[in-house]
Amino acid sequence: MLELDARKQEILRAVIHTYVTEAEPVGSERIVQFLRARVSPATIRNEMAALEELGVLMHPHTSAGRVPTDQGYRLYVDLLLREEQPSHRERTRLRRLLGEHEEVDRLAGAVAHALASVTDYASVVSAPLPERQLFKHLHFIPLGSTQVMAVIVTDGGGIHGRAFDARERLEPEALDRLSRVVSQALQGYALDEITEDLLARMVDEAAWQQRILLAILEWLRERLRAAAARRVYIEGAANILKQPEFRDARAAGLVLAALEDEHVVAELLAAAPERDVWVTIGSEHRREELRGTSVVAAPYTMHGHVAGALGIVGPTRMRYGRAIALVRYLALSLGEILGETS
Amino acid sequence: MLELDARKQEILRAVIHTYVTEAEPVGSERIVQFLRARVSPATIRNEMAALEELGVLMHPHTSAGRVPTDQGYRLYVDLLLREEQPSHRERTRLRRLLGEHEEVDRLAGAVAHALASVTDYASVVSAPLPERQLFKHLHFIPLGSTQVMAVIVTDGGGIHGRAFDARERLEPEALDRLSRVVSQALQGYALDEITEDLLARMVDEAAWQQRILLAILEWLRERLRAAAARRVYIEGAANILKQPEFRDARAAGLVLAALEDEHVVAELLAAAPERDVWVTIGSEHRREELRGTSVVAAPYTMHGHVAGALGIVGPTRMRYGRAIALVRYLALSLGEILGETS
DNA sequence: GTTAGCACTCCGCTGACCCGAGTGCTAAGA
DNA sequence: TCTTAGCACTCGGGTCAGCGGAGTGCTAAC
Repeated sequence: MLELDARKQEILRAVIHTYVTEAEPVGSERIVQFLRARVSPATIRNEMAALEELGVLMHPHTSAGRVPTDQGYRLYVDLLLREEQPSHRERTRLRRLLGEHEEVDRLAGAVAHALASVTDYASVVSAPLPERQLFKHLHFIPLGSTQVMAVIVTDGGGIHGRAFDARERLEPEALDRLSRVVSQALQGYALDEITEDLLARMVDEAAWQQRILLAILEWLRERLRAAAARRVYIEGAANILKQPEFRDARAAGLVLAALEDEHVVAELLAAAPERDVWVTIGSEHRREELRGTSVVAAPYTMHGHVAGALGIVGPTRMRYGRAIALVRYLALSLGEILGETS
Repeated sequence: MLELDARKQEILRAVIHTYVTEAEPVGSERIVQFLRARVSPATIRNEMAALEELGVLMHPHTSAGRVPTDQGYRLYVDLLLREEQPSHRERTRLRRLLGEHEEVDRLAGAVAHALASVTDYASVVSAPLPERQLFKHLHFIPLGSTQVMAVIVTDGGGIHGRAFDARERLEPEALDRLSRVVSQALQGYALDEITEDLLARMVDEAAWQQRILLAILEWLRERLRAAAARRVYIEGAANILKQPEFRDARAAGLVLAALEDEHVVAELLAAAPERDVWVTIGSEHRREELRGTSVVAAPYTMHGHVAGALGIVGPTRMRYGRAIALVRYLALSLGEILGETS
């Protein structure tokens, strides 16, 4: 890691702050102003030249001011940044936006919406991983003479349903009985703990309905497989078109197209769930298309287990301090809400 | 309505076709080429001047070719257009994209995705109106000692769930009994037919659980109120950034911001459900922000009732023939799928 | 009614020019 | 050794004139 003396740190911070708000290369004069420093612009210039040498600042062209490099942002984020906690008003506003929710999925959408509405960036949220949800209840609902819908309710208010064809006549009473047996047997298991063994034991007990249970087993397996392509919500994509770095619609289109791809977003949100908040800056992205953007993301938990993640996508010229605080705050809030409805 | 002789119609059609594919004002020479006409450019020029007089063509500036006006597109759509049916390959592709679906909501998302992926435009789809779905089953699932989750299953695979606090101890057996009573009583009603009267009668019969039923009644009322803000899906927003008319990201941002607003989209899709396909062109939009776009939309049905709508949003310079055929095809397909799972 | 001919208009591109911002360097001062 | 004033230098961006070309509208002849 680079070593910077106190003054260089101050200057780097000043360049970043100014550049983030003004979106234009910042010159030495501007820095003197910003820092109310007793030194002359020339001194600052010398320091900036040194910072450029170190690779944290750069020069669009000879007679322009300085601009932070991705490395500069990295240094800033890791060492220099002060978080900007959301104001009390903002917090109540956010809480209200998350206020009413019915199902878990909608809640994730609400978080995405809230996050986008208080920033000028796009937001992404992944819905809680189904396999971490606890099984509460299974109920069979007759649809036709041989068709049946299986509904699984999990804690946190998650509901999963799927229609099956049992290929044989089903009596409502038998289905009710089966519902009760299965519900009791699986109560309290996390969805990913429901293994073939467990189901096999049930199948023995309720041999008279093997076929439907096997179908459900298949369904559960499928759900786990589908977890990679889990549901993600993106909001405020139009926000990033406001940013001057995306004034060119062609470039912006590539970014938006990437964000519309669920796989890309899932990858973004799966990055480093062991940290509370993580930041990926410009060229650090694996995806070419995202190299002009930064992502600030955080995992959220449900009963102490990581269940999903949420994040902000914006230009590298981002208000990191604010983004980080916001993401952290919403991840915590979401965790609390998901926890209490269990 | 304007009367155009055959040749003028041909020329208008030629201008639109050429402009739609090339995105540049088209001159008289180009038209002669396109029509393989025996007449000279000068003749075409005279005709084009007449068409301009009639208000269906216009002139960006003196020495440019002609461009259709919104009125010109309107005439074209109403009278001159030939639908371009999707190819067999496209149809199978679309069918496959709608292939696997679990819940109704996901299906709407899949349609939006499919529609966006075969065009260069954005697509919008509204999820089936909950109040038109038929009640199938209600089940109460105990969450805690006094908490209970009510799950309503409708035909077409719709699932709605909501947690309630009954404020009194609830026995699982009592809940089961209540589930059965209510399910039987409401079986087959459309959600919007479940009135207070109907519930009131049930409340009498099952007086011992009034409180929870009243809460459910409240919930249903709420759902109907929320129908205005029904769920809409938008996909392929990045597509419209590819269009040359939105090369300026600022202008494009306004359109995207509008499309991110569920109310705006709901309004678009609620326009004229009595027609099978409807087209709104540029300045015909009520919303200022959408005056640069055209929307091609169609309602889809469920058991013969209109349940929702889907549409394409693109620049006024749109391949209307193709858009209309695609929208119609998908609306029909969706109706079929929703019908058969009942 | 059609068409050849032609003058006219106006966009968009190019290159010249200048202005201003901000730099890097040098040399003097603390 | 660090700081600073002074200054030449560089380069982007804006303005402006000039032009080439596309496409028109008009006129007059067929």
